[in-house]
Amino acid sequence: MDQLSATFAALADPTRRAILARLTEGPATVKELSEPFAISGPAISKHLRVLEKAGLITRGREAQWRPCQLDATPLKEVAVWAENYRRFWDASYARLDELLTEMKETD
Amino acid sequence: MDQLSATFAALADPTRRAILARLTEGPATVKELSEPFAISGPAISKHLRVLEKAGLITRGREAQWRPCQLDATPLKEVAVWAENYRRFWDASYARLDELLTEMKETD
DNA sequence: CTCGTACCTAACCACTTGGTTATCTAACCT
DNA sequence: AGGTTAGATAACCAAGTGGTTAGGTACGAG
Repeated sequence: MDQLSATFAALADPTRRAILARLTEGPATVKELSEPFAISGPAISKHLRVLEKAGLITRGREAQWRPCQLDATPLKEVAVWAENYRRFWDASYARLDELLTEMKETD
Repeated sequence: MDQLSATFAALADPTRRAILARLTEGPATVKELSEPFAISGPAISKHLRVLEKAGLITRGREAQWRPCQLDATPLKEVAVWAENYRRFWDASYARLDELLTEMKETD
């Protein structure tokens, strides 16, 4: 799977987005990350593996803890991709686009 | 499923992103959209339904054609969401962030 | 009216996903 | 050495996904 698809897929889950949001406040252990959620440890482990494979987090090793840290670089690609559609969600740009199309047709 | 999750899930497929890219050039029929891909019609229909449920396209009715049109408004939410992480992928911001954390700790 | 075209639905298949419980390893603390 | 804690792995399950083929509907053309 390509990088962008993996990133989008990883972000398509509210739990994983909440984990990323938590990690903006700094590194955290698996236990800390799991506390806000009413799901089991293994479920969190799976989410973390998805995030790790998408390159959105990195994991260290400190005694019996495996601290997670945010790596937002894949999100840059997401932002760039979305920005390419800005003129299509901005109404004024959309109207300008229509106008340009008309002008091209009646040229 | 929440709007943002639905949007990310819809975008997590290269075929669907290619369809959106094609629709930036203007409306298209299902047939036209399916042409670049080596997959069956029903497969395209399923992709279009995913995009429609995510609010990324709208579909009309013209004789035997069902023209698809891009609706990029959900992408605005994606762009806004990603922008919140800008300071984490921009190295200079990251260093600034570290500095601020240090300052807070040694306060 | 009949034929071809555009598109959808239904049924099916292999694979993935998000969750579970149970079991294991590794490290720390008495 | 024994017990507790952090975490991963394995095996399982229900539901979803991306694809298929077969068959149905709706419309335009001859």
